[in-house]
Amino acid sequence: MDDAKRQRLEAAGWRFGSVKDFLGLSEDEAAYIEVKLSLTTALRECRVREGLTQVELARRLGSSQSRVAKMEASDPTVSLDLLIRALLAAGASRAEIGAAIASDEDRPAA
Amino acid sequence: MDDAKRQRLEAAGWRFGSVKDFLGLSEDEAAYIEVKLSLTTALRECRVREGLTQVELARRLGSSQSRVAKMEASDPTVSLDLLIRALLAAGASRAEIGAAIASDEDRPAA
DNA sequence: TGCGGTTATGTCAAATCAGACATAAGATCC
DNA sequence: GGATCTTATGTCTGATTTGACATAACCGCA
Repeated sequence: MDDAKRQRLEAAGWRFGSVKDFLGLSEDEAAYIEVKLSLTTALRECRVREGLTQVELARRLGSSQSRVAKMEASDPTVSLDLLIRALLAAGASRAEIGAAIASDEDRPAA
Repeated sequence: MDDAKRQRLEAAGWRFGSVKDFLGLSEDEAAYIEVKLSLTTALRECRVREGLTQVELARRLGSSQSRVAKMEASDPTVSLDLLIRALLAAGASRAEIGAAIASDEDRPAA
């Protein structure tokens, strides 16, 4: 992972372990965060496409507007569970969610 | 969702809301559980393919053998977060995880 | 049979995450 | 300017999730 990507992720509010750890296990750590970011993007796209407000989606989901906002802001306190439940509530198919996770489209230019 | 699928999911230890709820939001609820089951299957496959024991995977993941066992048993106390982190630790690619989520292969005959 | 290695199940304190609320900030209208 | 709609941010308390531990069960194999 290059510095640009690291900076981008840290800017999004993520904290990494020590620099040593950063070179160790963190291929996985980075991939995990990228998955989250991908789903974050997909969620906003899906919600807007469906013409839903955050409040409406929150109601469907049994959650609150603030939590939806945090989801779309990649807030670290939002779990993958919540993201995926939100996507389903927003009308995303399993295929769409799978594609978002698999996609590398949010990768910055190498 | 037919009774067979419901039964299958409930047998795996999942609890549903009331019957009324069951007919309401639960397309999503069911999809969510199916995603979990798909990842569960993918995890076991991936771990075995990589020749890892549950203990080894747990160490890589910074978790415990019992938790890995629960993941593979579709225990309701295991979150999607943990499943996906486990898959990454087991060497699964984002593409593989995405494919597992999108896949309908665990769907029973209609 | 007993013995390693592996996996399954039950429980619990500590950590994390959730929904809710307040409130601020933007946008768009009049 | 204000009014309204939407989204963003901060924080609190309760609920869920987690790693850890104990222990049981399973599976070859000698």
